[in-house]
Amino acid sequence: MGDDNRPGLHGSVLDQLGTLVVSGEYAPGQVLRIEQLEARFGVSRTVVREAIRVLESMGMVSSRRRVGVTVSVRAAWNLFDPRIIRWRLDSGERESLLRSLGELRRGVEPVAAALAATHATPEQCGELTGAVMRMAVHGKSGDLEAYLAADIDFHRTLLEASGNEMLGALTTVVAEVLAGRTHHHLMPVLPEPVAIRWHAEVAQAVQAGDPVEAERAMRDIVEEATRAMVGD
Amino acid sequence: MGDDNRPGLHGSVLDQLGTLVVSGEYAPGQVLRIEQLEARFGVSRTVVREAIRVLESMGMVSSRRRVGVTVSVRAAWNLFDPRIIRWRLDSGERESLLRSLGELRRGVEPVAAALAATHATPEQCGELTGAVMRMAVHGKSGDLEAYLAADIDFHRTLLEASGNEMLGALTTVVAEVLAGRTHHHLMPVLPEPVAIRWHAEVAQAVQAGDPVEAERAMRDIVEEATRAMVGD
DNA sequence: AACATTGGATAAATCATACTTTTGATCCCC
DNA sequence: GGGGATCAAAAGTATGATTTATCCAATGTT
Repeated sequence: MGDDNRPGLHGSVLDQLGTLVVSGEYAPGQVLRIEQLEARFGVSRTVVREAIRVLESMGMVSSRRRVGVTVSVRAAWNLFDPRIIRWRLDSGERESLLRSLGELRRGVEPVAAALAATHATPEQCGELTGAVMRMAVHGKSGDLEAYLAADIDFHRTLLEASGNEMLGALTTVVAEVLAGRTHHHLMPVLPEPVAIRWHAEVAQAVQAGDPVEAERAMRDIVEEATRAMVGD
Repeated sequence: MGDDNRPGLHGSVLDQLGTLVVSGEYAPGQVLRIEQLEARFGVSRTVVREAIRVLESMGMVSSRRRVGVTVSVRAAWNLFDPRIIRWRLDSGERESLLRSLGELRRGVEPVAAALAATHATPEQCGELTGAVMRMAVHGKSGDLEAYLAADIDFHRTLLEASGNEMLGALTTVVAEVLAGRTHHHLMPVLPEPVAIRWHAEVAQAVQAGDPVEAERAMRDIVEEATRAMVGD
């Protein structure tokens, strides 16, 4: 699966440090000294410094002379950084984060659907209907993984078809939500047939160039998803 | 203004490099060699490498042995990184980015308003109504800067009151949109009285704990804003 | 001729170390 | 007790040495 662990010591140290901070083992306000981190991870100063720099650019720590590296409060973090999202998903707050991301999705995807209705290329329309068909097939056969892949394809294509780069950049977030939902059994064993129908309606409305209908159908999808999670 | 240029060579080099990449002077696919960057900026390897690491963590470049530092295609960038947003706002694509961010806002803020209606604390309700009052005062007097400050306060408070960290993290984005709009004269000289009324309706609905009404009123606000920009 | 193997060159990655600068803390004098 | 000089700690910067991955081409094999 999406393991973008770059080879390289610094990436490994970054990953470990991020996990430690997210988990709270390194709590906000705590100061780390570079020398201590060198020892802890058994790497050179260069490597530690580069990892710290990246962490600093994500707002998770701040480095000051004569003081050391201070872990920042959560309010300062760039919560949209994909690494932070992954670290949080891998930690104890997985469930609450999925809820937050689901609410974000609820706002963003209907708008993306409306925009896609006026911006989608014929190729993208084809991808959308193709994804819906695959969802229908695998939904009936009960192959949840294949269903998930088709679902992700659908939403990725739609976000890209919105013609809005910022919405397109949320593809990874949406994919994480969908994957997290199935992998943590927050979904029925057999997908709701009505969900598939709504996806088909979105695809059709996009193809027909009807923003209002596309937005409505997409809103049905995400609100059903919200209900399903709340009801868990 | 919000100049978080950390003192330090590496931050300065990072800023220059980011600007060069965003502007297209360093185009996707182009390879940079570290030695060459040392010379260009007159700094040591250490500094260049740390800047490159941060840029890499933002997805703007990728560094590979034996080949060098390659500028990545835009699709790989973390478009939600505050630095990238600032660099793009400072570049020629300012206007198109503001449009994209406005569309994002259109999706996110109504959801935030609905959530705020069930999560806002009394203090946050007070801040909201206070911000609306300041908007009314400065809107009538024509003090656009003070009006902007109150407007930003309103939306920041609302996003925080949603109780959703991800939505709260979008405060900077919304603030940039609002500021960019006034500073680039995409707004009428005197704010629409109806806009102020809608803000008041949101504040009232939030205080009353009415998510549906809060969402509707907020939708009025952001859709009016979209219309105003499109009509420019 | 097409393909696999090997070897060398190259540039980043890592390590080690020395030097600089900032800044919190202490001490001293008034 | 307050204010300024001084000290020292820790990050910041610079640089040379060494390691490692990998592209490229030359060579050899089928």
